[in-house]
Amino acid sequence: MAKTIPSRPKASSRDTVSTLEMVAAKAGVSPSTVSRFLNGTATVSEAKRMAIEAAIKKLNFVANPIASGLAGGKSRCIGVVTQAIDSPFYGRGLMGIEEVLIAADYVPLFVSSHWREQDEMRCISSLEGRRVDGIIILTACLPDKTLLDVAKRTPMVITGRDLGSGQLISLKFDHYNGARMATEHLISLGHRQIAFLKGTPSHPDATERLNGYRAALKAHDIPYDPKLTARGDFGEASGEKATQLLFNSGVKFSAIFAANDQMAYGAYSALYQLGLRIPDDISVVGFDDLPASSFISPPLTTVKHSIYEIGKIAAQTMIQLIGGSAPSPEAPPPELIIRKSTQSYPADSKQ
Amino acid sequence: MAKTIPSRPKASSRDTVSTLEMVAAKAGVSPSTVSRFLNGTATVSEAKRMAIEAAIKKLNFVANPIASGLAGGKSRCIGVVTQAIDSPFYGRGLMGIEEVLIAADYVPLFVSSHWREQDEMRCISSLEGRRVDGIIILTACLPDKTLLDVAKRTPMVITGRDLGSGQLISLKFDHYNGARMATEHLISLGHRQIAFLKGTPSHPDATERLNGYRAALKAHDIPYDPKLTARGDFGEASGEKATQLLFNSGVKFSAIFAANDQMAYGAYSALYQLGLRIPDDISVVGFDDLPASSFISPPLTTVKHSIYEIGKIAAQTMIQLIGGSAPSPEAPPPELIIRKSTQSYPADSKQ
DNA sequence: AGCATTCTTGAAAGCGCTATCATGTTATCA
DNA sequence: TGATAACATGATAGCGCTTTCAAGAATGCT
Repeated sequence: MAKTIPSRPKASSRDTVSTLEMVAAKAGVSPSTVSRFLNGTATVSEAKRMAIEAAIKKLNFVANPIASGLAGGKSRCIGVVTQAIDSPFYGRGLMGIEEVLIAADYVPLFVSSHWREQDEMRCISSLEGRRVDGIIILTACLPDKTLLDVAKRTPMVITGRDLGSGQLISLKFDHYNGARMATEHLISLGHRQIAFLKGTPSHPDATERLNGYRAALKAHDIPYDPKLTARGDFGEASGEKATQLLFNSGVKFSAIFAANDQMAYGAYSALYQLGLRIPDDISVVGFDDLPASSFISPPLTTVKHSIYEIGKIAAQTMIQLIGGSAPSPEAPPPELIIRKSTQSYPADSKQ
Repeated sequence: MAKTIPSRPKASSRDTVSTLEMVAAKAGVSPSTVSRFLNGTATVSEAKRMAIEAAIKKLNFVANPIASGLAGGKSRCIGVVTQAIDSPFYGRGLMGIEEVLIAADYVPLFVSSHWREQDEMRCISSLEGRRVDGIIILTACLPDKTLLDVAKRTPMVITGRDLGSGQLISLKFDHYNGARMATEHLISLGHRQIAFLKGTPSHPDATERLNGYRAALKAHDIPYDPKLTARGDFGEASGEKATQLLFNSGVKFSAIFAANDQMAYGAYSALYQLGLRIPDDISVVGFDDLPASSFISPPLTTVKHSIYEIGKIAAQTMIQLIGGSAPSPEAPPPELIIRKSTQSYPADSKQ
């Protein structure tokens, strides 16, 4: 088949796709009329409408959104930047966004920026270059000022930040209180030595979860001990390594609070290798409530903050924003899901 | 020249975004020259090149791919249809695709079609409407004929199918042999009663995995017993339910082979509730090797077929295809990863 | 009936870019 | 040195659509 590229078959290879002009010709009306009919911009006489409909059907015509976008200045397309396209957690958020957007006849454009400021900026530029009607960022890592700057030109909805003005709407989820609830759950079970597996330090969610942990400790007069914390990067492997490190360091603890479920899985693995049982020897709490978390053994106690819901809300907010209103959405509050990975301490004590 | 140019205030809200024309004006050259410089279509004198570069930097110019696409007939944009944007498995594939595409200065457009033929067709139409340069489908569910039809117009790379002609390249991964290897592993450990957790029946991957399971059985003269199989839908919950069903039905078995890791997690959960230990009482094998699989307890024995690699290969293939060559890529073979969830049977027998 | 309104409709000008064609300029060869 | 080939560049014509602008047709009013 293809071996050499012919000089310029260019767009003519596209001959299967029909254009608005062809429809107009076949229907015996002007392109303007077809356009108006398509967009409902003006009323079209019954006769012409039928002729146009017939022509569209016969030619199997589908309007080219690219061209509409160029001409009309809007593309019915929303840029969505996520940090990792393969994250099971954010994946659910994308799902929610997609659902709402599609239903409203918008198309999401997903790009991922890998927690890197530079990549995030590149993604935004590329999205703006494509003239998206708006940008949704699932947990931005760019500084506030930059974000506000971009929002001057393009409507934006961002999550995980407390910041808003004009075309920039933020949807903050409450990592702080989620982490606090998780820690308090452990404390109420009698645990005093609670290890914390931290997430990527540069990542705002990570900081807030750490703050929530510290706040709970403080509220119960338990001193915060940095030796009880270990750094991870939100991946499974880092949770495993952090847990091992903690053990090797010799500090004592009866429970582990991991800054996300994936790291909790890593802790499970490390504990398993160490011959320790969950929750008999060590209690474990995660954060996020990934789908797998209720199926591992023992089922993981964790903090659920429905990223799926948040995705839906973000998308709805964007649509309203484009529509001209200035909504102030609220993220659903985090919720503690108690399963089987936590137990009172000492084991025989009453809860 | 026109006598009166009707001032169109309209799109002027976009005044922050600069255009090629503005760059040309500032650099004191014609738009054509700027375009040529941008695309490397022709050599540009050193002096003009510098002037253009300076203007681009000063104006913070980013070319509008939409317009280029319209004008030039190609958009440097590849449509990627996946089945579920939130699948941790396919997510890794998207990651691989994205990586290669970005590096080659293409932009992926992700859409998801939820294992529904109708949605898949809608996605493809929408992608074609946007004039993507090519379409990659991660495991299509549309019939061959339809796919071939689309490929007449737009270059396509699809996975999980054995089909190819002209602009349609398929990248088949070997579910059959993967499933066969997994089953044979169990057989070699002494298991004879091996339950199989099936995936969504309409899903081609599911059928092939079932076939591999049956082939291994047959090769070892073990009769295939439908009572030992239970249907799932590739989700965790379905694996749990299927396992419970199997137990309640009263059939005996010493091992479970789940058609994917997510269902294996479900089996873990059911087994846990039943008070059965893995692998002491029941061996479990999964399929896919999700990141979490090495971290659950016990770590799951599974079949790894690197979807990440496959994503990369698919993207590379697409780039070559657009470049005019007719590659015939090969997917990496599946690999059995033996971890701790399988054990010889009876427990005391030697392996 | 006469004039002002209100539709319906087509012509034409772009959106921002690429690609063809035509025009100077400079290098190359007999 | 004159003629030919080889560049560098600009002008121009669209890609497929939307959107004024203005002209006709149909309607309303006094």
